[in-house]
Amino acid sequence: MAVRSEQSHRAILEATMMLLDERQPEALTVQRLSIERIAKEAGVSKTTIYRWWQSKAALIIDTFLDNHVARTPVREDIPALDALREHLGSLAEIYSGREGRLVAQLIAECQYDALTMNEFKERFWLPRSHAVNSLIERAMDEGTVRSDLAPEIIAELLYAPLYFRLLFQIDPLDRDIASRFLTAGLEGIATRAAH
Amino acid sequence: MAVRSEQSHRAILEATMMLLDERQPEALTVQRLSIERIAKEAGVSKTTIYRWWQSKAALIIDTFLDNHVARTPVREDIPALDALREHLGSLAEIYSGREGRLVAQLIAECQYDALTMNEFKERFWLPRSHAVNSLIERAMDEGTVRSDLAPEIIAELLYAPLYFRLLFQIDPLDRDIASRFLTAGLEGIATRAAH
Amino acid sequence: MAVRSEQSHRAILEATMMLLDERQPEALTVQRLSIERIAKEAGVSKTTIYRWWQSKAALIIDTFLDNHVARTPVREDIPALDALREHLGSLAEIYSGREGRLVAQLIAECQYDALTMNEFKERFWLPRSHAVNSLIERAMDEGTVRSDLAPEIIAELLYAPLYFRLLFQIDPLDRDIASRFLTAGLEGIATRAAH
Amino acid sequence: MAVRSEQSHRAILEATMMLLDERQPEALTVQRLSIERIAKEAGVSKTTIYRWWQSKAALIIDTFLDNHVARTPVREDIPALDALREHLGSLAEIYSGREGRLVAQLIAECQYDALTMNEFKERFWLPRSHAVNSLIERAMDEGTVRSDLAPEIIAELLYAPLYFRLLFQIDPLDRDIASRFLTAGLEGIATRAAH
DNA sequence: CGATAAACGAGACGGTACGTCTGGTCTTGTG
DNA sequence: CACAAGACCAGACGTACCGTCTCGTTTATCG
Repeated sequence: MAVRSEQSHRAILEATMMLLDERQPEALTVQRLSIERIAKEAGVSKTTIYRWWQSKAALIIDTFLDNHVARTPVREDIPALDALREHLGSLAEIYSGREGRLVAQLIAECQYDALTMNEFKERFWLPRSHAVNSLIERAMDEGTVRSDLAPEIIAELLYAPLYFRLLFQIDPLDRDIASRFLTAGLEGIATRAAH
Repeated sequence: MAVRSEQSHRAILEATMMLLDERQPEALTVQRLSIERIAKEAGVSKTTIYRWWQSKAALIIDTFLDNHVARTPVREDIPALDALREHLGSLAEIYSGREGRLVAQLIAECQYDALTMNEFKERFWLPRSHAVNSLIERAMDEGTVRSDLAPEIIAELLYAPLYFRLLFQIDPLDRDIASRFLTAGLEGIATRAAH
Repeated sequence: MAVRSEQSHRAILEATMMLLDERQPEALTVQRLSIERIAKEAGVSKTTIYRWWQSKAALIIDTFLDNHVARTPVREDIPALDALREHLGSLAEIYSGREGRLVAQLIAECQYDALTMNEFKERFWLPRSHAVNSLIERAMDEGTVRSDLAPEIIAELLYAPLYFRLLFQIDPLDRDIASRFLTAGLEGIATRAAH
Repeated sequence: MAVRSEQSHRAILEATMMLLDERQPEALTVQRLSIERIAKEAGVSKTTIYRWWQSKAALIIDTFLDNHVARTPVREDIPALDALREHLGSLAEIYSGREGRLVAQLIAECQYDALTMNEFKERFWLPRSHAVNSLIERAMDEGTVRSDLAPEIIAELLYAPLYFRLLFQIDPLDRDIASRFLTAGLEGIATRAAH
């Protein structure tokens, strides 16, 4: 009996997002964000948070997924290569803002704790990975992508530069650069003569 | 006048490395490593550490560089493409062990603090980046790499998968996979017909 | 409709006594004993406890009276002074064990809350007090105790040393010391010449 | 090096006394008084309190002794019996007010923890006990008190009624009742014929 | 004998406080 | 005057209970 209070649940997720929102004055990083602060902000007791989330990172993954409404869809009505370009472009766009900072900090948290890494991979990376692998397989079927490489390798090769930019913050992320990375990856960077 | 005690300096760096060494029982992550603990281990007062390092991350970067003796050399006596393959391979090898974990955690720290990010990029990334850019330019001169792309873009494209694996820990890093990523990057993943 | 569950009632009293029983390993004091713990131990919900007892102390008084079977009788078949000696002796004996610790802790609880004090006095002290006052009045009638002092004053004078020992735990309580206190109180501690 | 801050020390003692002072609105009992609250009131961190006091009770004993300036002196310039009457009277007077409530609550705390009991006896009861035993021995020398009873027994007999009233709060404490208890104790409550 | 209202177990909830820990600053000698 | 030693304020940690509050689920009369 006694069932979870949906009201508290929502208040917690919203307070968390609010505190992490960099558009706020004095925005917090995931590291500086404390359960204590979330509880106070949400008008909820710490117990309630600890009851439902095992760690701060688990809560933040939930918050992220909860707010990740503007997804990066994988279109099925256009050629796979075009869908890939569209998908990478929208990902770059999304990651260029506060959601990007959040993902970067989530990845950072994963470096400190194996359980967080696990949860992150299962709930965030795997679903996306599956969608992308399917897309690449479709491209192979359509004959636009080499089928002598594992789709996973191809996925990593194409996605890695976006995460590299996200985490190293050397140059900005946008649709254009995502597109250029894709083109370079498709064509290869060797001169023709080198083959 | 009294000048910086070299003895304390070394003791601090060594204590830091020792505490982070995963071969120790109860190895610490960068996050769990505390200044307090380092001070105790080094037989030094906290004041002394705070006097010379602005943040925990700055100290850890120093520690890392201090210990990063077995570097990944960029050979000049062989074709640039071979040197590139060698370099990426040795990087993958090094990053597959505890030094990899440390770099990953340093990158994580950077997500929380702009100053740390700055210091990391200037002291760690830039020197490596310069070496690699030169190498790519040499490859262009040698006619093995396309010269219609910026060297920085190419560098990102080739290095990103290694860091992706380092940070996502999906599959292991080794010389072989590094080599395969390089080959795929060079050849391109599109079918010839797609061009 | 629906009437108090005698089963729950008993389970609560027994769980309480069990948790307070110092013969148990990890015996609890009244202070450390929590309603939560009693509920779990009794297999009862907290609500049920709160429904029937206004405070922890009220429950403990009930528990105490429930278990206080081996009472200290006031005999009527012997001279009042002998009955008094017998009564004080058996009280000392009982208070020297775990029941004494419990009474001491009940008295402690009373120092923090006027309602507890009230309940304690009404249910524990008053009945005993009445019996003792009657006994002292009988002694007066029998001509063995001065009748120029209020019986209440005499009662306090004779009982106080037992409670003093119970609460200060300086020296142990037993029949012998109770008897010596009574004798001293009866005879007075002044030399005859001082009168 | 690094030495205790006398300023913090005083602030803590004063905050504690202030919070326990029943002349304040919303006075606290020892039980309800929290370290957290004291720290806030004193403008001090909890760490500082925990550094110097092992338990709440230890702090409160310190606070009590610190404030117990208006002591109950044992006069030496008058007959021992008069000094005894004076001493018991002033004790009763003091215990009738807020200091009495504090002592009562300290005694209550002792019922829950052996270490507190120890500290209380050593720092509070023993010094007083010594003074009183000397006084009783003086009375014996002066020939006003029987010397066939141990001074400790006599001390308990005379002091117990005051503590009994303090803890049971049946009737008020004052100089007069203290004096009457003393007289009754000296004379004995038995009729002369009973001897 | 079936309706109904209470008592019940379960346990979530907002709170308070616990005692511990670390961060970063400040103070006090020592060499 | 750099240093060790370590006290200090600040505040988060995760836990234990508090007393209140739904929730269904017995259960025992009463209409």
